[in-house]
Amino acid sequence: MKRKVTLKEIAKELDVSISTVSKSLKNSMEISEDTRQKVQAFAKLYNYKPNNIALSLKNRKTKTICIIIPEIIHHFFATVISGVENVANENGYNVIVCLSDESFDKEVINMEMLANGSIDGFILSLSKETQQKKDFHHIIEVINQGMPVVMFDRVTNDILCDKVIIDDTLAASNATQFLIDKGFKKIALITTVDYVSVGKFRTEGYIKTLKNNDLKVNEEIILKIEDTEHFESSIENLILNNELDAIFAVNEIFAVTAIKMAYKHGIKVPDDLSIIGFTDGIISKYSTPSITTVGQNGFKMGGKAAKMLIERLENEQEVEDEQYTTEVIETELVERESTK
Amino acid sequence: MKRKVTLKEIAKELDVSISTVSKSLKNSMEISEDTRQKVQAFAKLYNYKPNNIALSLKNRKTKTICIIIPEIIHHFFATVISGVENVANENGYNVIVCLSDESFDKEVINMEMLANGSIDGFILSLSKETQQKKDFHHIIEVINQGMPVVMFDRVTNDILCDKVIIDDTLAASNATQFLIDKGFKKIALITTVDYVSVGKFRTEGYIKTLKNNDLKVNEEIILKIEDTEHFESSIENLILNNELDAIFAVNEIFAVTAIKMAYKHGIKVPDDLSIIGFTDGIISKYSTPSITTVGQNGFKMGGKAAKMLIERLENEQEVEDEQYTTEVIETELVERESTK
DNA sequence: ATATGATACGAAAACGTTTGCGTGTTGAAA
DNA sequence: TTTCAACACGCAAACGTTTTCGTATCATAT
Repeated sequence: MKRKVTLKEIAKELDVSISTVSKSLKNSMEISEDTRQKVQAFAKLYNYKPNNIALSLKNRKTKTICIIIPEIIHHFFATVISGVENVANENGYNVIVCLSDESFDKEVINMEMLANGSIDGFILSLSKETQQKKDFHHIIEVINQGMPVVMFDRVTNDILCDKVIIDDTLAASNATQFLIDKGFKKIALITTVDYVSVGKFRTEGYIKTLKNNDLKVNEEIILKIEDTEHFESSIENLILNNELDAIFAVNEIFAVTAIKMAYKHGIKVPDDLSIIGFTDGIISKYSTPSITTVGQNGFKMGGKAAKMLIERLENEQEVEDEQYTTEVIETELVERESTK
Repeated sequence: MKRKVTLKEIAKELDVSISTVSKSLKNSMEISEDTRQKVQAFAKLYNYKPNNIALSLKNRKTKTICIIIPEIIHHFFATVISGVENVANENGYNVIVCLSDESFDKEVINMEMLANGSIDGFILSLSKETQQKKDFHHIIEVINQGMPVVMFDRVTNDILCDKVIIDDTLAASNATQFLIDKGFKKIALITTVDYVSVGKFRTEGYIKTLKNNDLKVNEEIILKIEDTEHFESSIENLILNNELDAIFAVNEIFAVTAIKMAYKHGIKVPDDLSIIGFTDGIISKYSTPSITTVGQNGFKMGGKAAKMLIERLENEQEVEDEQYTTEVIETELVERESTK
């Protein structure tokens, strides 16, 4: 077992100074052709690779970025990571993934743990709890220390930084309009509680679009789900107690559960009831019937976020104009079998 | 914007030496009560946090581990990450996630990039391409440099290291037996090509169990899928051309596709056809009907892998007995609606 | 007055790099 | 023979820590 070889060891072995070795490996003209060759050959033989940590310390850059997400089991977040990884790697950056598990505390701990030199910047999507508490001091602190932060999807106006989002309101609006254009009148909404920003926006888009089309907004068929574990019966009741034409659900799980509940009572999707979801994940694709949904393009979102972060990192020396931008990723309606 | 404060700055400000500051913050008895108080107060005021990179360099430990997985969009791998994160964090470790995208080259690049001091150890599951090429030099090299590696799920006998796996053969055997016990005779298998180790083992388990029960193994109803994109029609044909009692699929996607194809032709699951899958992911849970499957317990697997890695890291000074262990995580049959 | 022993602190090395600058050696020009 | 570039290399600082060891100061005991 041969441990990693260092400059010092090479220097000693070849009986030259450390700086000569370093310069030789960089092919510096300061060093004679002869010595360079010798050093390079030796380095290659012993498979010398510079120690990243030492480089990080010297350069005050780690070439590592951290993405903090609420949960990884979520297909959308997984695709975002994938997008981040992709452009990060293209630019020679590594990615640390941290999970907040929707917990404020874990979010804080993760950030504090890494904000001490371990990484160059953050990409993050707020946990539910953080959104509820509206306590963003940990993020603001990091930004104040001069570390770039890019927020995505679950963002807040209370923080000034680069952001990449979709237009949730518009996307929900489009989805609702899609149903209205099909001729449906009684369109239910299955959404989350309001403190989840995206849930709120999607609800707004739904309501706005109903109004724009002179359809009345019926609170009875707007279901706001709090408990993310036990909501089957609420959806079941929604379907049974109302003669719905269609349902717009703000995520896949709600959509597929609606299908399941309808199926259970012999209501056929899409024949008797059309359903449209949000997030083009694995469920929407493989469900029977497959689900018409709003694709958020997480891969693109992650890529964009990484790009913004890296650009800021590489241009740090330039004037600090402190001009933050918010990038909006377009969504697409993926039409499948659950609507007709 | 206040940049991070260092020991040196505190020392200068308080007109003491760097070492005095360092010792004071560690509450060393070498330093007078007075000075300690002063330094600590100052440090707190300026929110001093030691620089992790400097610590890493000094301690030759980064307290960071890397997990390399073939793809993140896969529910099973996502749960493994989750498990790794969990125990890593409990032990003060960070997790770098790398994606190989099933590519040999990306696997190599990722490992080389991080093996130079950036991390303390690897957890990894082989990419398809690596399994196919059977080229493991990059992994062996890293191990030879003294960096601990723990492999999980997709492992190989060609590498000596700690491993955590499930007993794929046994699990497949149990699943098959489960179907046989229900009284089914004509049980099809939908599996992968053989170079994917887990696919191979699951196939073996299926065949062995049929034989053990004196059922004949019919190659016609063993479908080996190569192209992971277009396999719908193969499954469709399998179902249409054979009067099957049941199907054992080695993953969720195959299972749910089988359900879809059956449904398409009016074959009812589970009434006309029972289906059992592998991996207790989001699809199995939310499919209609929900899918009976073999749970791999990715969370536990990841946790175990992280634990093994960390233990090795923390006990590095001890005798290098080079005794590697392979941990087997038990699987469980999750009975749902797709079998009866 | 001298030796002893705490006490409280600082200097410096070490981790592994990079790089500006100083310097010894050479050969050629004056 | 003297002077000066050019060449080839080494020294040392710097990044931010931790830690060993050395030492100045003072009080106490002899």
